[in-house]
Amino acid sequence: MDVSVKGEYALRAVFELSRHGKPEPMKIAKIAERQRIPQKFLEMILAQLKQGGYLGSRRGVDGGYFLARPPDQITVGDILRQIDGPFQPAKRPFADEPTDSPFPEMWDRVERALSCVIDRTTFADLVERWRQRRVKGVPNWQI
Amino acid sequence: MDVSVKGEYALRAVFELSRHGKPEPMKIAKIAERQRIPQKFLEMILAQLKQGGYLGSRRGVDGGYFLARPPDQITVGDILRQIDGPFQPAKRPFADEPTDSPFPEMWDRVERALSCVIDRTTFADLVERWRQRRVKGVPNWQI
DNA sequence: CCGAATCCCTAGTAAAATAGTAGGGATTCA
DNA sequence: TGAATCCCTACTATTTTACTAGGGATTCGG
Repeated sequence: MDVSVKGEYALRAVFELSRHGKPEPMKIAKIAERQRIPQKFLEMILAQLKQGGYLGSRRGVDGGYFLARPPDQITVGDILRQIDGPFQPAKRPFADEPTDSPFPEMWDRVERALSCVIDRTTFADLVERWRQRRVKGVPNWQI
Repeated sequence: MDVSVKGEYALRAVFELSRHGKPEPMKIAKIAERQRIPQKFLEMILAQLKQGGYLGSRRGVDGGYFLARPPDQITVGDILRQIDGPFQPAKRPFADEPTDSPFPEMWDRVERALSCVIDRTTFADLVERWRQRRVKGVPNWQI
């Protein structure tokens, strides 16, 4: 019940592009540096996100990657599913499971609960919340 | 974002014991057969559940496993955590992540959403729902 | 006390997934 | 033309997963 490192990297890369906001593309090297992601690994991830239609790219001197749609139209769920595959909590129906098992219904509930968060959280939301926090500063309540 | 086969087996084993309901223990072999779980693998799983305090056991001729508490006091989350470990969706805080990342807060939401299902679903619930379905039968709406 | 049935314990292992790395090819543009 | 960038294929070390093997420790009826 966890997200792969690759999935995390993907989220952080898309967040970086969303925060960047401008139309001109951002270089892999820059994304890698700002989010501390191994560059060559990131290349593969971005290629996968492009293939999913979430990013576009341009080669050459002023090349780089950019969002293929506005950040309020890309959700966390989109990216996670593109990178880690569809997450059914358990393969459903399980191979030799009796047909009257009580579990498939529960897995449905789990999936819906999860979906309520990840399919409703867009990168525009994330950037906005992040900006809010920056403004307020993070209060330090220790001593 | 998925449950291991081992986790599924554990859930099915505890469900089998809950359905059984009686105080006398149930043999590994019987659980394995009724839920179609490889017996030697199941042995390890049950040992782990016992070690977590969810099951008890007795050896010898009329030995077997039994629930260590009533089924309305064991949740799906209990079993899953015992077998697959705690599921933080992502390790939090991520090693080299900037401290003002927007993700930890989102992972919290995910975890709470998940918890609402798995930590509120007891094996008594599962058995009850399963009984309901048995009684009503599964209506077949094809043609 | 014997021995059959059961749980208990340690080890090993094949296959897959994970988290990368290496090396160069194809485009773009000044 | 050449420098900068993305693009593509292949390789690999480590870890996790899903088991299997083989025997030891208890229990209990007789």
